[in-house]
Amino acid sequence: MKVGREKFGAFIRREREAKEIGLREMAKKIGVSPTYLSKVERDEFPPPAEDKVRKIAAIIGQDADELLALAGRVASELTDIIRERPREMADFLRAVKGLTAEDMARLARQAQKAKGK
Amino acid sequence: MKVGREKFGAFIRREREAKEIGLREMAKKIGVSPTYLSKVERDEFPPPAEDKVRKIAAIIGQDADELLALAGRVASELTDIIRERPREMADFLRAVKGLTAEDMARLARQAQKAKGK
DNA sequence: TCGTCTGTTTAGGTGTCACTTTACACTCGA
DNA sequence: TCGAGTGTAAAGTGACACCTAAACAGACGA
Repeated sequence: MKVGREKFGAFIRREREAKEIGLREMAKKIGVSPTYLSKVERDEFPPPAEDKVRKIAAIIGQDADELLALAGRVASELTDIIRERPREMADFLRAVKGLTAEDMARLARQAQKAKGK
Repeated sequence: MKVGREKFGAFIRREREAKEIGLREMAKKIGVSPTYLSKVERDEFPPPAEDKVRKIAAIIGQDADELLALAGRVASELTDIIRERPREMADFLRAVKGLTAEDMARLARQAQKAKGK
């Protein structure tokens, strides 16, 4: 079940075309071959590695974390954070799982505050 | 730089021996060959796949998230949670990064409370 | 000294990921 | 009609994840 995955390619193709960037040009900026990008955009190949996804995000003006999620990945920076304190972070994420966006934003603000002092 | 990794094998060997479980017995319970487990325990092979790590954790009585971290991994369940709301979760984790254990515990409690209502 | 434990060495093996190269087919303006 | 641009098809590659089977060496009790 890779529903999220299936749409990554279609999404970036749409955004690329909206920005009127050629496939070869985009491929060059990302640092991959045009052939490969073509397959990725038609979801024949899975999304590329994290660094490539980040470059794509920058080019099409999307949030990197969001695009990584669409690619079925999580920023390695975030998994690093979790690995530093696995138990607390795991508890936390499970607790947070069902919350609304507002509740989460509130918690993030509290975290910022706790940090600031 | 796989410092965390290097110690996974040594750690589970120590715990296994403390519990007086033979290598072959352990291997059987986990569902791998004794050969493989031997190499893993001497850190000649990287830690096994997530499900195997979980079984090891259960056998030696360790927290699965902690052992997964030692194995250089994060529970796929947790990355799933992040992928559902990447922006909020990313903001949050970055905000939480520098906090003390107490601050984090406090936030987790608040999350629980927000959820409960 | 034989059988049976223990862990270890050697020597693979398969599958997946993340790509590349080469060659091709189409369209369109000059 | 040509050449310069678009995207695409087919095949292959190198590295790594994740493991296995067969054989062996040493200790230990009967």
